[in-house]
Amino acid sequence: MENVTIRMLAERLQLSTATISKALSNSHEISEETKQRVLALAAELNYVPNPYASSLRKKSSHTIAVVIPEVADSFFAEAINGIESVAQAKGYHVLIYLTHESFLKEQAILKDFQSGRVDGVLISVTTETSAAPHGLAQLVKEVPVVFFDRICEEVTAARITTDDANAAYNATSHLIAGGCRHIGLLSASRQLSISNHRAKGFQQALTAHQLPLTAASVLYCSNDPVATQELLQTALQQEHYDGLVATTEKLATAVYLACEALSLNIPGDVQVIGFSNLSTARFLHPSLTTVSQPAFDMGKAAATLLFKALKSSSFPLDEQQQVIPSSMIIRNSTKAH
Amino acid sequence: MENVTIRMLAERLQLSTATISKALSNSHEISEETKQRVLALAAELNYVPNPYASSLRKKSSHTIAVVIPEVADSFFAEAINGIESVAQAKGYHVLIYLTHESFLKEQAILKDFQSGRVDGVLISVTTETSAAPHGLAQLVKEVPVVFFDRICEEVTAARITTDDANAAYNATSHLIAGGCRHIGLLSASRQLSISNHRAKGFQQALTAHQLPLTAASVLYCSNDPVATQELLQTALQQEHYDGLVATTEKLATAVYLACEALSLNIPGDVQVIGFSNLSTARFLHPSLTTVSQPAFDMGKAAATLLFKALKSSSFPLDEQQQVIPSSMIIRNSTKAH
DNA sequence: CTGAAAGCGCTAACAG
DNA sequence: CTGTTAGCGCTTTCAG
Repeated sequence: MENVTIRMLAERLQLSTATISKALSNSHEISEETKQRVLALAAELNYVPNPYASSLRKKSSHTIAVVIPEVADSFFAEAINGIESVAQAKGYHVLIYLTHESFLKEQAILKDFQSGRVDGVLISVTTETSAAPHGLAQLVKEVPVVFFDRICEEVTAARITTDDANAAYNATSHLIAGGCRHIGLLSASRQLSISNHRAKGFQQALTAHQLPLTAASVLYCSNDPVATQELLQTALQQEHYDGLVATTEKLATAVYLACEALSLNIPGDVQVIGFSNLSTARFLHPSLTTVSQPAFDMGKAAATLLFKALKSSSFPLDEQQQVIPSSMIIRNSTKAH
Repeated sequence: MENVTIRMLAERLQLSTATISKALSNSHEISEETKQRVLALAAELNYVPNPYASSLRKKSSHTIAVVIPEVADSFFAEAINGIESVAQAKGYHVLIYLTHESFLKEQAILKDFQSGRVDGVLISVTTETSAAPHGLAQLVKEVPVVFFDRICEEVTAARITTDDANAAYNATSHLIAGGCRHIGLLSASRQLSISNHRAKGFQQALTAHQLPLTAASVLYCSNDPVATQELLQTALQQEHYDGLVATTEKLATAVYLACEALSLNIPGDVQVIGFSNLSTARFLHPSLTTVSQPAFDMGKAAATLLFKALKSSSFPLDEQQQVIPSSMIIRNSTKAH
């Protein structure tokens, strides 16, 4: 059995393909009666429209792309959930692209989007993505783009973020309130704006409390877990931190591992607070105090913005900025209350 | 600046579109010189081919679909990683569809695939998917499908699974070796083959060790966390289980929550083993003994199989079955060694 | 209310 | 080695 096309329906019903097409899209120029006949036959023959023919003609694909560094991370997984919930409601399809923190991969992926493959893009950039990413600036001119979480400040585009600087300030202050005097910040990137905001909040908290900022205050960790582990363990031994702010989920668990290896007690020897959406945070040993980002809502907000732009081309997508607050959940890896 | 098409290149170079097309696909019938000229101009004008025109013509989209119940689950997240790694290597695009355990959504999604939107499908069915899913049987005839993890036994198609019955047998035996005599199995579905296999392995372990199988031995939990929590807590109070096998990741953490609420000690009061790929399992309190599935490898294997079928239509995809073993990682939520 | 015709951008015979 | 032609399946003027 061959694939049913609009033409087959037309022949069977002795109508033109134009009429069928209009009937299927419920056009007002078609009589109720013909619509019924068309719909009935379409159902009977199990007609499924060819999306590529339609996309080619209409120059729109009903498809959006989500570009993220990683799926096995509760923030991104939840964000996808948020995105997907609105995409599914609108009948859109979702292409997922993983960059694995590689700027080159990101570039290649973005370049492809100039083809019209997708109607819009939601992206959270890699830790390597530099300040002046030519590809991104270009892309934004050609297709609606919304950045979420990991934005690119140099590019003018819609942004959904959390209150990173604030959150880091509060996290750090929380450690200080718990008695920490030698705190380290674990950062995942030197260039990511989000990382820099967190570092800034961290620094401000230190100075606000008359604590010194040294060369050892900020630790830049790579994307490689083994290297990170080494870095962490040597730093932990040399510096004798009494508090640590982990700015990513992976780094938070890396700290647990390092402390286990060095027989350091949390929170006795080191207090730990992590930016994380781990559902298991409360069951960890000790339970992890977290800055938890509204991942689902951020995804949802980003997608909602994108669909607004897709609906009306006059919507000033570029100017949209939303900051969705994160919340600190105090548990047993820190001492203050 | 309009989108660059093959025809523009043709006009600029005084060649036919056919020649351009062939040159771009590096056809042997085109001279090196023309190829160079074409490639040069294409690069200069930043030509990006329109995928939908190509798909329409070639009747293949270089796109595959992944249909899963959920992303915020480490098994599925890792599986996506595995799938994506091979898709990216082959230059394929990956559409993700979430069913949220709804059979109706699954049906709607699968129906769309009859349109030729994707060249192949990787699927892990919902807990609701019944034994005789008309849509699936139909789909398998029209487009290459590989089931992974949650397969549908009634449908003849390629399958990637783990050794579920065995794993459950071993998990249960492990609890028995640790002194458990009243063990409960937490199941997520009555119809899922994977659930039934796990239940079977569980039962066999019980009878092999002369332990009775009662009505309370298997607990069917819904997809709703609140309801599950209630069910669990009342069962835990009424039955006084001394051991629990959680057959999904969500159920494993649900047990931790329930025990916390009831002030039950793990493993003192109840020993717990969970089917889970949680990277934080070792940091939980107590650390969780797991049956850990080769999620990444299963995704990779499934994708690899699919691409073999896409490459050669004579490849007998239907007959492919792979069972990738899981491993039990003994930690402190159980007593045996 | 329905139909004829053109064409989206690309590819694949088939000629030359 | 290059070009001509036809057409993938659908949508959209524009006529009637």
